[in-house]
Amino acid sequence: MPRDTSGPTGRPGRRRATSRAELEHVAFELFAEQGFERTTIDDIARAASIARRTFFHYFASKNDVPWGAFDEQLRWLREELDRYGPDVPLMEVIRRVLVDFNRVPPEEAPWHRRRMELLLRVPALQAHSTLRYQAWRQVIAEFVGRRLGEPVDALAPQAIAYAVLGVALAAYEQWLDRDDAELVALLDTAVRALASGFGASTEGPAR
Amino acid sequence: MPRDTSGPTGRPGRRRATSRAELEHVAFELFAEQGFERTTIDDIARAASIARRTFFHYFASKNDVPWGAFDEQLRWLREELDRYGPDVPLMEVIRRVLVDFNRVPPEEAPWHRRRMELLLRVPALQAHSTLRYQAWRQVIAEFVGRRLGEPVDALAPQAIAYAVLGVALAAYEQWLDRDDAELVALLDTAVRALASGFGASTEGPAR
DNA sequence: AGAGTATGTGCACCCAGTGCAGGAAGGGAA
DNA sequence: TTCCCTTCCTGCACTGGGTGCACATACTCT
Repeated sequence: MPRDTSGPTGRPGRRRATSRAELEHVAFELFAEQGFERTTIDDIARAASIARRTFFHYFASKNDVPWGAFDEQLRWLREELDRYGPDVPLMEVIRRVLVDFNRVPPEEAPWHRRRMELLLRVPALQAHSTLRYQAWRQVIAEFVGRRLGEPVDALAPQAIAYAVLGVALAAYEQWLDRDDAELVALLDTAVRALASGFGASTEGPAR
Repeated sequence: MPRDTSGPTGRPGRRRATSRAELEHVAFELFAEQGFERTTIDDIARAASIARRTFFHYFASKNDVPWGAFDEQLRWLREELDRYGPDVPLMEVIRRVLVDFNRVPPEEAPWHRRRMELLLRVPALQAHSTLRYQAWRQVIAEFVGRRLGEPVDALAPQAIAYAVLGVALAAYEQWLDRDDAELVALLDTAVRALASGFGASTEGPAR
């Protein structure tokens, strides 16, 4: 019983009965009520008044639901990295862009937090995230590769991309653990630490 | 039709019909023949002459098969980290241990390579690996936490653990890509780069 | 011959995900 | 209006991973 997403669309063909965003919304409500794992795709489909099979026209898997419009964000990330000239040091570009990338408007903050809580705390999603992070790392690695004049798949670009992702995740986990913490400040600190080789203070007995 | 793993065991109860190691071996053969995804648990069980249900007494999931005796390796890793006194700089301890950790005897090299090819190239395993890496990171984070006098779950220990894991994975991927490369050399290079904040050369316009 | 214990196995499920065939809803042209 | 084309929705049957449970099977020890 598809709701009428009415009004002429200008395009031929049957109108969509719902949207990714709406499905995501419905699903998040269920996740909040009963948890991610205990929510079946049947539950979501029923709550959204679509057929189970139709769910898979909107999302490739249940694990993809919390990712929203991730692809768009990747485009944004790439453009933002390109905006800096070669006068700004490599790691500083990454730090600035990463911080800007994660500046969310206050009214979206609770929503963003729930999303990240799912992605970083539900085992099935932690696991699946790895596959999404690949694309994210690729964007970083391409940027670093251009900067260093090395192929994207060389050791340095890949290692830096992996390391940046790593410290970013550590910062995110801190943010989820302590609600007093500022996400952008944590990210800034983490990337700075990385760029400094984790500080002279970590470097031995010297004092 | 359990084969007779004969001889008195000294313990009460029915004797095991097989072992994790043997199952792993059988499974690897099938993975090599037809690929990981196209190999069902039924296939493995049949090839090992056990019941499908029994497979799950040996492995929690199909994804766990390629991990072998990972828990033992973690113990080894922890002990090795503890072996160094506070006179050796933090990142140097990590680098040395990581390198030693991945020194595999030549006769086991091809086996190890197949294992890592599975873990790092099969999407389902890439995803699942994240969950295993958590324990690995935890070992590193505990070491760093002790060294820095910070809680394990503070930002610095977690960030360093994430970053080390990251560059190690980058090194591993290089090793899989190019068969001329030495794994330990790649790991050494990667961790050194990390400890130096990825080098002055990456640090800007100076030239 | 039991008693107690560890292990193997069959069965009935649940759930995610896929391939396919067909139906329903819309636009545009004849 | 009618017919065609396109796009989307849906039901069905099926595969495969994973679980809970009851019970059978071997084995040791007394």
